[in-house]
Amino acid sequence: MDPRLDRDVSNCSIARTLEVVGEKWTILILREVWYGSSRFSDFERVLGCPRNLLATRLRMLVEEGILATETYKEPGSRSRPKYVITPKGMDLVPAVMGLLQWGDRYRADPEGPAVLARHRACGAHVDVQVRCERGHSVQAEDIESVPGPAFRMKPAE
Amino acid sequence: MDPRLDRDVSNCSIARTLEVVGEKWTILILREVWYGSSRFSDFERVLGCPRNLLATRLRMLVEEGILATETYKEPGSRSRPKYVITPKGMDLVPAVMGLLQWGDRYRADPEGPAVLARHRACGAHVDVQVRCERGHSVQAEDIESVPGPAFRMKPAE
DNA sequence: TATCTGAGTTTACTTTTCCATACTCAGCCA
DNA sequence: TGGCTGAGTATGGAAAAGTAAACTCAGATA
Repeated sequence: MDPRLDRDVSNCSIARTLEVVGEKWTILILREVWYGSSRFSDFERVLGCPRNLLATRLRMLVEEGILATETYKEPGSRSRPKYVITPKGMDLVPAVMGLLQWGDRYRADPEGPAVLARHRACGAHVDVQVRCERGHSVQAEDIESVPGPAFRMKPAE
Repeated sequence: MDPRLDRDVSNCSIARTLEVVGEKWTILILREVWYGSSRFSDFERVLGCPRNLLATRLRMLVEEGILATETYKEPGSRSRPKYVITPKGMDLVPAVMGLLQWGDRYRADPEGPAVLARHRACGAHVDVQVRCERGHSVQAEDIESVPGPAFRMKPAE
């Protein structure tokens, strides 16, 4: 990964993920889904996000298969849509927990974080860790990035 | 975490992290730092990012303590600044690896990812995992989010 | 002394995104 | 029939991002 190399960066998995969840509000919408929100009005109230953006982001998340719509019916009201997370959306949890963890460490209030993540089965605190296939815990500086099967050079100009 | 509760969301660690790294280009700049870039011209060439935004983002990352400037000197040239990652920046690795992993799974080219992460010591593939303090591997659906010490309700209007 | 280079800054313009607010629409209910 | 409610859509102005090019600045080189 020599920086002087003209790597083609168009198939980077980080950039491609950010195309889906890199817009303002998108990750915060997912946060609210994990915390239990499912209705348009829930998201609007707790996030304070403009309604048109909220509608656009929700539609995009559904198109991408990260959320799915179901219907709910309050007694005395007609059926309305709600948003639930899919397995594909669940797979974003490690990334978002990584953001949460960094914020807890460097930007939390003096008294601590606003939300704690616990293992439902044992109640212990949960965090994200980098590990290798052999089970070793890996420090960030011990990660080596090497070209993969889809590695490409920039086409000549 | 009842969605009907009017949680005060202003001290969320996810939102606070996104204030720092949630802008376009910022995470991609960090990606390039991990891959070995350190100079203004490296970032500009590989990212294709506008120079004025690149300067703004680099300045912000240095102010936040995620990058630091050092000087380098090529023989026959004067000393110039370069950007290196700090321990605070290294702590963003789990979050960014989470994004990488999701992109590898759902948005990679058919032949696979463009970059592979290996454990320098043993060469095995590296990934991010959610685990609890007791060492259990935790599935996303087994995470329970509970109010922490800085949990607050929205001030009454 | 003049020129070149890398690392920016500045400026000017276009495009996109964001935000706030108003409006619509469908069904329930009085 | 008319009002109410949740879930949107429409719109117009403000802010941010993108593009392109010129300008600066310090030291190295010719």
